[in-house]
Amino acid sequence: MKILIVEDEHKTGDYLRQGLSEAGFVVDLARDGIDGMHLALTGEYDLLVLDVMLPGIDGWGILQAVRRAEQDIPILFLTARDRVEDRVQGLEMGADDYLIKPFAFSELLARIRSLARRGKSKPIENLYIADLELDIIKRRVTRSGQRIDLTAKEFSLLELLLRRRGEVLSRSLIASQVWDMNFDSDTNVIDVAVRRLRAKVDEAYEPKLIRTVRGMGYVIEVDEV
Amino acid sequence: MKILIVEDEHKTGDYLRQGLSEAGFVVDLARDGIDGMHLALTGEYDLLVLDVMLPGIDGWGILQAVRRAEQDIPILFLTARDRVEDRVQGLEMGADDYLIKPFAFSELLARIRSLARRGKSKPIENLYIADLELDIIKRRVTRSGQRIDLTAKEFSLLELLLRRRGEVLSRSLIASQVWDMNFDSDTNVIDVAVRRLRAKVDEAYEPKLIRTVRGMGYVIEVDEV
DNA sequence: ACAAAAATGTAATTTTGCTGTCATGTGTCT
DNA sequence: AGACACATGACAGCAAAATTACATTTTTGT
Repeated sequence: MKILIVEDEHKTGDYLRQGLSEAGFVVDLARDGIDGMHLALTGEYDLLVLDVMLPGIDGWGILQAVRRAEQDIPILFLTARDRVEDRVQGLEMGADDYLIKPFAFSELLARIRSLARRGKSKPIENLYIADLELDIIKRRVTRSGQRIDLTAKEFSLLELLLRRRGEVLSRSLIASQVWDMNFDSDTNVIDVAVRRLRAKVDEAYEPKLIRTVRGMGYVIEVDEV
Repeated sequence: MKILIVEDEHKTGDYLRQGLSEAGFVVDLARDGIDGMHLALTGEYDLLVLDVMLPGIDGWGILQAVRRAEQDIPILFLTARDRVEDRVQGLEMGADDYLIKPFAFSELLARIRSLARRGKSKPIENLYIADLELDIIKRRVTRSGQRIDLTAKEFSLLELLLRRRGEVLSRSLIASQVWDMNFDSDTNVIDVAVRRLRAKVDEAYEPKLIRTVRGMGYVIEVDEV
């Protein structure tokens, strides 16, 4: 399994290369768009991880070049948080997945494995439960039609809960997916984050969706006692 | 389900081997990193439990060797509280898991079961008897379709009984699996716990499923007298 | 580049409800 | 009957989670 990363930010690039190597992948790293595109077009890679913002040719450019060369290789985009249009456009042009910076490494790994396994074309659908809806691409949340503004952490916490709705998620799992924390540090960030999320998503509505399972963790579900 | 433990500390190693055997796993135990790595690479195991500190090759070394051999077997690390933080960048942590020593045996068991599930991606593992159903992943119990809320202890007690349905389980076995104690006889926690579980699971239903075997322990079974 | 504002993390305090202990009741065996 | 094993209910201690306030970091707007 050979992966090409195109990322100009040194810190992120090195971090990715090292992490993915340790995870058992063969990794090449290009620091700018032109190198990146040339390497990508050699056709040696099983997967591309592209930053959108690049010197030379940007992520889309590489994507177009690769697709024009009729290569069917899966592509994962790294994009900045605010630029919604980028994501929409990127996906329309044939990216297979995207991640918003900053991201938890474990999340990246999970997406990469999933792409590697299933190949491309993972349909990205919206998540919902009861009258709560979450538009992944636009990063928008509504409950009974009303728009709710969530911060980055709140959003990815909710996203995780929803992706695994009905499952009780332990704090350590949540910590590893939403924060990039390794070991059980004695912090209560998660409790506080859940509190904040509840205030926005549950407080003014019925039924309550986020449930605490004492000693276990949190679930999102419709409680059908 | 075959597990390899690599642990040089004799006490911990034996404790793990015995506990996991009692829990119904097939267990091998290696006392140093070199033996451990060789055994691990035979590919016979479904899960590894590795101490990080080992004579010969340490836990990380074994991890790398295994990953280089392209084996996708889940790994659970045991680590001491003080060292760690710097050494581990949390890479791979999304895929695998860790525990900090000293740990509760029941905690270990829970992690192992969760890892085993992920590794195999096998269909949903539900336990049931008569009209009583227990969904491990969702941590949800129903009897004749009705949802029953159980506390942590109640849940793991019921889980144990169900995994061994039809077997009479002694108090000391129950104590070692559900509580992390060496059974000192002048406590009746288990009796009380069974009582509470019965109140929720048996009291309002027929037939009664949890049976007391005087002088022996408890069983869960459909009584065919 | 700076200050203001928002997001996020930390810490202290209150609330909640699980869980172990104990006292007592009930059935069972010799 | 007496001894024993288990059942049951009450209760208090305590750990987990909720909540609040505050500190710190990050983002935003000028």
